[in-house]
Amino acid sequence: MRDSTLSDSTLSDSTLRILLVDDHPVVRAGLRAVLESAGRLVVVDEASTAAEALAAVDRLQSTDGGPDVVVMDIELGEGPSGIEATERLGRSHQGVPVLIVSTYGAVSDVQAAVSAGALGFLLKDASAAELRDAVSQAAAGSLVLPAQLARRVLGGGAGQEPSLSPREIDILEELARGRTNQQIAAGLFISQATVKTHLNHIFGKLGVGNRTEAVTVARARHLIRG
Amino acid sequence: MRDSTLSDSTLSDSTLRILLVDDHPVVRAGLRAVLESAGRLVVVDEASTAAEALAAVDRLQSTDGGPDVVVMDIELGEGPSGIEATERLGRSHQGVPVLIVSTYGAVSDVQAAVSAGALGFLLKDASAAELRDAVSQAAAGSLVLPAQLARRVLGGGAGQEPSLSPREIDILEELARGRTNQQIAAGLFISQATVKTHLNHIFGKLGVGNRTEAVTVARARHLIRG
DNA sequence: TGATGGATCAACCGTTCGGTTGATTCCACG
DNA sequence: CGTGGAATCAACCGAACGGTTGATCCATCA
Repeated sequence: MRDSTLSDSTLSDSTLRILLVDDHPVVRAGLRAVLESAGRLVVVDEASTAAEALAAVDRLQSTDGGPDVVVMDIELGEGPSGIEATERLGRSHQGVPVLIVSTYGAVSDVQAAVSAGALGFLLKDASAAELRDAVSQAAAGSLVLPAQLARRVLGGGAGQEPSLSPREIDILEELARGRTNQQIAAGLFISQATVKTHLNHIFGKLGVGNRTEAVTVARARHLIRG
Repeated sequence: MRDSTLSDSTLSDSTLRILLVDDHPVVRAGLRAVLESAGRLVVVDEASTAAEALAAVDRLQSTDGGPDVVVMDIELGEGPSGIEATERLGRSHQGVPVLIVSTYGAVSDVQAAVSAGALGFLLKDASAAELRDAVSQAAAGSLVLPAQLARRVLGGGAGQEPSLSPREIDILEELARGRTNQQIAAGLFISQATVKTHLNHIFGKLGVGNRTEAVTVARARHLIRG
C-alpha cells in the first residue's frame, strides 16, 4: 500500500506519509515543521488548492500507495473549501483519512467537516503534540475531536447536516456573486426553471427562506469560498 | 532563545533579530521556518498575545538591544489585536518596526495597521521571499506594501472607499441575516420606505445591484461581521 | 430490475425587490 | 445662518423572486 521498504502493514510505528493542503505557504511550513519534528511523520507533498490536493492524492496513489493522512485547512482561498475538497476526496478516493484544521471551532464547521467525511477537526492553536496525535489517530481510522469541541458539538445534539449536491454548490457560488436567476441560468447553460428548482432545494436543505440568507449560511458552513 | 555571538550592531548586512507574535503555534512555527530559511534572519523570541509581545520587547530591549523587527499577526485571539499591540508598542517603545501579517487584505485593515504605526502589511499567502524581504525593508525603516494591496489602498484607478453610515451598517447586518425589507423595518422600528432608501444608498456606495451581492461585498470589506 | 437521487424543464401566481421622485426633520460644521 | 449629510417617510411600477405541482432523463445501486 505504501513504501515497501518500511512496512507493508499498517503497523502503528511505521512512518506516516502526509499530504498538506493549505493555501498559505507560511502555514504549510508551520504544519510541516510541527508534524515532522517528532520523526514518525513525514510530509510527502503539499497542495494549496482543492484541485491540487485531488491531483496530488491521485499522483501519490498511483506511484507510492498514496498518503496515509491528508491534513487540510478548512479555508483554501478562492476555490473550493477544505470541506468541499474532503467531500470530493471521499467520492473519488475512498479511504483517505482527512484531518481538517481550522482557525475557528464553529460547531457548524465541525459538523460540516465530519459530514464531509473528515476523520478529525483541529484548531490551529492546537499544540504540536495534539496535532501529531490527531494525525496518528486519523491514520488508524479513528475520529479525533478535541474535548472542548466534542462537548460543544455533541452537546448541542441537533440534526444531521444535509449535504448539497455539486450543482447546488455551483448555484450557491453564483448566488454569492449577486447574480439573478436569469444570469445564473445563462451562466450555467440551464433554464431559469432549473435554477429555481435548485434554489428551492438549497433553501430547504439549509433551512433558510431566501437567497441572501442562503449565502450567509453557506459561507458560515464553508460550503462556498469566502 | 537568541544568539549573541553573531552581532550587536544594526549594520544592514548583519543578522536581523525578530520577535514573532501570533496566537497559533503552527503559524509561529511556519513563520520561523520561512524567516530563518535564508540565514540572515533569526527569531529571538515568540509571543502569543499582545501582553506577551510588550513584555518580550521590554525584556529584549533591556538585555539585548531589542528586536530589529516585530512580525505580528493582526489577529491575536481573545485579547487585544495586533493593531492595538502595534499602537501600544509605538507609544511605549518608539522605533520598533512592526510588520503586520494577515489572512485577508481588507483595505480597512491595511489602513488601520499603517495608522497604528506598522511598517508593513503582508498577507499570509505571501511567498517566503516576500516575507523575508519585507522584514529587511521594515528593519531599514521602509514601509512595505505588496503591489496588489497598495493599489487598492491608495485607490489606483477607482475612487475612495465609500464610507457607510452607522445606520447603513445596521441595515447591512440585517440583510446578511436574510431579513426581508418588512422584517428589517419592523426590527429597526422604521418604515419599509426608509429601508429601501438606505438600501439604494448602500447599493450605490458598494457598487452592487442587489442585496445578496451587497452582503458579499460588505463581508469581503469587513464592513460587517462574518 | 425497480428504486433512488440528481439534473433538467414548464406553467402559474402572489410577494418582494429595486428604481425613481419628492419630501421633511435634525444635527453638525463653517 | 445657511449648507449638507443622515435619517426618515410616501407612492408608484416593472422586474425578480419564492412556492408549488408535475414531468422527463439518466446514472447508480441494491
